[in-house]
Amino acid sequence: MARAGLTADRVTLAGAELADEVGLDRVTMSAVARRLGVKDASLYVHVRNLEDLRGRIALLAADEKTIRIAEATAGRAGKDALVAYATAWRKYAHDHPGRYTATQIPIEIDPELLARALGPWRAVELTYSMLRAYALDEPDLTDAVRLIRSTLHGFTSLEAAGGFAHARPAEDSWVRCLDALHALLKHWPAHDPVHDEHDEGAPA
Amino acid sequence: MARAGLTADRVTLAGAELADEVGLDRVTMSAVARRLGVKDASLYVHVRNLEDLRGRIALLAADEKTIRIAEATAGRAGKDALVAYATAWRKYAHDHPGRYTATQIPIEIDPELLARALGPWRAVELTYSMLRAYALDEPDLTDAVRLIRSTLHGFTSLEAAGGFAHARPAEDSWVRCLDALHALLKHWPAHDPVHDEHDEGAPA
DNA sequence: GGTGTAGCCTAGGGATATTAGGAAGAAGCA
DNA sequence: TGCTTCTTCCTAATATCCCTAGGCTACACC
Repeated sequence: MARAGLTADRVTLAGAELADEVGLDRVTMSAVARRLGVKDASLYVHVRNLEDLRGRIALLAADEKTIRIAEATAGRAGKDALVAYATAWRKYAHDHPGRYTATQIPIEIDPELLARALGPWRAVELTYSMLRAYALDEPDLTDAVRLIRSTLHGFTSLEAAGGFAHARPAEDSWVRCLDALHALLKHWPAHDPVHDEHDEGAPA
Repeated sequence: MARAGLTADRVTLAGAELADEVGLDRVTMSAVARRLGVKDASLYVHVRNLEDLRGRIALLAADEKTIRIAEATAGRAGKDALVAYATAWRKYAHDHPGRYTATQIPIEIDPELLARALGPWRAVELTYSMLRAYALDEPDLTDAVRLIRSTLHGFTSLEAAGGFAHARPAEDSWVRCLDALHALLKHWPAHDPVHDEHDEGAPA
């Protein structure tokens, strides 16, 4: 009987494809095995269990998304870079809804696996370097990174969940939100004196 | 044999409690039945199936979150209202992680059920009325609502997923992000003709 | 008290996750 | 080529789920 030639990566890829097609929560060991023309039990050689598989899909998605963003922002700066960054992010979520969902869910990922994965770390680094054009100092820079990532993730997530049922096309709001974020980064406010009057720079 | 006195709401509540305790994906019909001291099959009188139960949990969470936000923002305006709104949002996500997760996942909710649920609609309305203090006109108002909701959802979602492993406490970033959002709403940029490095964002 | 409805049960089919152990291909070495 | 060993994949088996069908009984209403 011919071997299927499976590896952990091929199993993960099959699971990711399945996630995009039918939704992450319908990614089962059985379904992945069927897609690979293999019995369920055979998968456990390459993947610890279903949760491990989900974690691997999440890491794969993080890697792919990071690569797409890196390519899109290469050689760009300022608002150009911001728009390219954000558009690549949103496009990845559209192109791979199942994979993207995997990145949202709090998953216990094998620490050893996580250490070898570059995606999550490089994604944050990319955000930092993209924001360097805006001349923010710490800790504002970290806060801005978190704000940007939160907004992009929140927008794509709400959009995917059908949260923008309003008449106005999500695309139009997206463009204007990027305008707004760009303006915000250019004029990042000092510590708000309304709630706290004392000096602004107080890093840890 | 005494009856358990189940209703759809009681089943939903048990599922929601379970979701907060062990995670939404471990909310099974069996587990909910066990918690209620009842056999699995008995639940199907009150709930169509597992997906229906998840949808009901999501609607319950939306309702609860909306109520919390409404209470928190009552009688406040401007930045006070924004902070109260955002803090109530984030606190609900912290207090009820499982319920909150249910609101994120794209769920096919029974349309009839959805029509009777007030949470999702009132939540958006609350955002609109909170933003009225900032004097934005359509379509900027809708875009601002979407930006705010995206950022709040994204921040709490990333925070819950452990996305802020950096040294700086998430709480500190949260406060500064609200400062930033307030500043952004006060100086919402006009439509950006073309990105020019030296243009001053003309406030509306 | 009689009757009907609904809530809860038992029984069971089908699917899934996971483990244990066996057979067969592939790879190294004589 | 023949032997050894490792890995891959399989069969078999268990436990847990989801969900349906049909029966029994508590409770409301007459």
